[in-house]
Amino acid sequence: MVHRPPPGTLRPQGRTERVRQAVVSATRGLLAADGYDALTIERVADAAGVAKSTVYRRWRDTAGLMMELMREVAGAAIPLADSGSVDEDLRVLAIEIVKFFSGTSGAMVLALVAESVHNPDTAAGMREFWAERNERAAIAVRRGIDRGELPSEVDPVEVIRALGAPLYYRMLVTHEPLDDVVAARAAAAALAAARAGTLSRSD
Amino acid sequence: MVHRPPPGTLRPQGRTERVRQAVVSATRGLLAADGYDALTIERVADAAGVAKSTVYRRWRDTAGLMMELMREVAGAAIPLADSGSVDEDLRVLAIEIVKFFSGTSGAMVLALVAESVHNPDTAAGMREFWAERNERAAIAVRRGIDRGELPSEVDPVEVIRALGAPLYYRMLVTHEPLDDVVAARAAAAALAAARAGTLSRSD
Amino acid sequence: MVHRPPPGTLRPQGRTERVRQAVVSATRGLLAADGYDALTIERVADAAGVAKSTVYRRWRDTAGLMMELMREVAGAAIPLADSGSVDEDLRVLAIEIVKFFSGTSGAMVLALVAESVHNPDTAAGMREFWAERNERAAIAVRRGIDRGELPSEVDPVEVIRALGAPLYYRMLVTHEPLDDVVAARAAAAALAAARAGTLSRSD
Amino acid sequence: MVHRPPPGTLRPQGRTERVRQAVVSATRGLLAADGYDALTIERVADAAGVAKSTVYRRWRDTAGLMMELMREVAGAAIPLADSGSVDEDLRVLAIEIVKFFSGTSGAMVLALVAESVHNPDTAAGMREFWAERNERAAIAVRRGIDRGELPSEVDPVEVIRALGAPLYYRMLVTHEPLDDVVAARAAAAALAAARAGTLSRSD
DNA sequence: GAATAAACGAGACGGTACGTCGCGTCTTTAC
DNA sequence: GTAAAGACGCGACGTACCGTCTCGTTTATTC
Repeated sequence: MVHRPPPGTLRPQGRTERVRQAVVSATRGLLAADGYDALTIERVADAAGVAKSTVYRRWRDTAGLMMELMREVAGAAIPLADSGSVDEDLRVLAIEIVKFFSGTSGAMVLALVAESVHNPDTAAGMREFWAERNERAAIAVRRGIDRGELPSEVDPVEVIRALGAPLYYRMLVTHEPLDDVVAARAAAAALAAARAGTLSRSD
Repeated sequence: MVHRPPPGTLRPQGRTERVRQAVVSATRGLLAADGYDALTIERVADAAGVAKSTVYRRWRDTAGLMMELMREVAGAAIPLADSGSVDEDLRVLAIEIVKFFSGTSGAMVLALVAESVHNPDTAAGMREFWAERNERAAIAVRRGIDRGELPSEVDPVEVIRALGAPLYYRMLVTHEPLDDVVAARAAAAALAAARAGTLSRSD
Repeated sequence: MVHRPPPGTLRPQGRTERVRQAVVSATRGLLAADGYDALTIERVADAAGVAKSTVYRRWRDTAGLMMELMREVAGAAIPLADSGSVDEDLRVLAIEIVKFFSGTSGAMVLALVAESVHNPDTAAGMREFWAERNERAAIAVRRGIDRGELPSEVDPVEVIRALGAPLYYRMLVTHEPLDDVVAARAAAAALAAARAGTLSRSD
Repeated sequence: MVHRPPPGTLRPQGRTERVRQAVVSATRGLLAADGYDALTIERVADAAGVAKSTVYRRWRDTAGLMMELMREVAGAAIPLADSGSVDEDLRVLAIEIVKFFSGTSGAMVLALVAESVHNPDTAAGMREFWAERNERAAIAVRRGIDRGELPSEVDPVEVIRALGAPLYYRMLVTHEPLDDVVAARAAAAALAAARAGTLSRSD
């Protein structure tokens, strides 16, 4: 009788899955060590102990590898505070985002943003990734609306996007460092705009 | 006898300048036609009718060519309105920025942002480019402060950056189209944040 | 009830045979259409609607496929004239050989000769194939000897080989076209050599 | 002052020529050591201590390398005997040809013949190569005609080709070894055919 | 008619070589 | 004597087949 994985197991355990893990792991390692520019298919294949053709069979290019990696990262979602105050919750959220941008994930996000400029597939993947995250984070804003801390016309996702925009601006345009002060200010500015009625749904 | 440019002319007219113009022009053409990815030194040299080594002698890489091109674009600065109302002036400014992002300049900016992720030189060039522009645009905010439309603690450049951030966010992260409505909203949000005291100098 | 082949049919009719025919047919088709260089196992398998592993299970390489094909071609042997004159019989034979070399079989023979340079298996198969054919054709020479048209010491097979040599020379070395005139000349030269005593058995 | 090659030197002495020699030499070595099948561009480049792209820049494929090698070999032409007897001269010539076919040159010729089946460029090169050689060898036949040893209508080149044909036949079709006896017989057969009038000019 | 052995279909995998492209350096040529 | 032309070393690209290897699914035979 052939061995069967027990039901409930998320991923198959065969050779294919072992290859996938080896490649993703090698991608993560090279990315952290040498940056996106040094991330070539050949090096990934070598580092993963896998044939180049095997990598190409399953991923189009390094951007595809990054998407695979991102899918894994997406599992570890940013935690959502619930302090009873929307101001406090968004401040904490902004700090969490800044924390996420630091370290390996930050480099990954940067590389993916750069890539998505030229690569529609990557762009679509990124859009989806952030849409989901923003939707999740918007829950905190909704709670604030329900508590009467924010006008009811406010578009929750729009607030989250307003919160994230300055962080991206710094990371991508001015390349200034991100810290908790910047994060707090971004949260405060988003809330101010929301209360001034500039982030309403039908605006 | 060697030809000499008449005094008073801004750029020298010799072979060197002719080469520079040919290269920049070829860069612009290839960029518009095939996008940044197709912008290789070899193709630029070919299109400019110039030896590859000549290009290398004066620009390090395609990013360098882009910077050269950007310097030309920088000449045509964004006009600054002076309607007597800071809200109106910033609204117009945001619309001008959106207009600037559309068309060839937008593609160029996108490419440069993507490049600056990996390339410190480009990053520095971009930083300088935008610092200058923002400084110029901040004049409108200063006028508003002087007229008492905004608190005196407001950091004028920070307001301009807050105005630009959502536009970049859309252009780079969500790849949504930019229009006048978005521009107006960005201006309003920045002003709201400024009036709420979240964009102050020593904040 | 399973279909059974009528007794006397040479080949079994099962799945195995269907596969064999599909593969041979695909080989013939690809060979005629795109030449030997384009004859890869993968393409043959695809064209035959058969799994690659199935082809590999039964044939070592494309040369093996060619041999299979040749075995089919070998069934249609070159007809042997019997006019009463060895000169006439060999002239007709040479023309038949030239005819055989034209068309698909010619391409196949060329490819097999080229292959046999590197591949001992193919070389052995070719040797056997031609030995059998030459042996058959030598009958005409023997008849000539019996009739006293040729010296009795003449080696019949050697005459056939002498007849074929110039045809191969043209086909392989000079790539000149083969026609009836060339064929007739080859036959005449072989006969002349035979009568001059240069194609004798113990020579 | 730039170094100049002394006049009369056949080949330039620059980098390009050094590369050429390294590649040809590596080709010869690999061919002799491992045979034509093991002759890949990559291995040649490695063995020559040269970049793969450099090889590709100047030769289309391994067949091109072989042609280059053949051009060098062509310099060392087969010597032409002049004993006063055409029979003897052709016998010696045939033996020389057999000698040429043995050793490295033989493997090279075999590989080129195989290649020329598929590759028109190689075919053309081979044709030219042999045309020149045959033309040279035909001188011996012409001398025989002048001495009255052969009929005046005989086509000298055709005799040479008739002489070579059986040698090729053995080498390519039957893969039998070539020796002096075979060579002598080939020469005798060609002469017999010539005297019988089957190798005449307007035949 | 069920059991079983063989052949098949499907396709991932580790490899090797292909031929191309662009980089940035270094020679050579020509003006 | 300088600058254009372009050969070169280098490294990665993405593709094509190679031949091997499971693994699950027919077929065909045998008991």
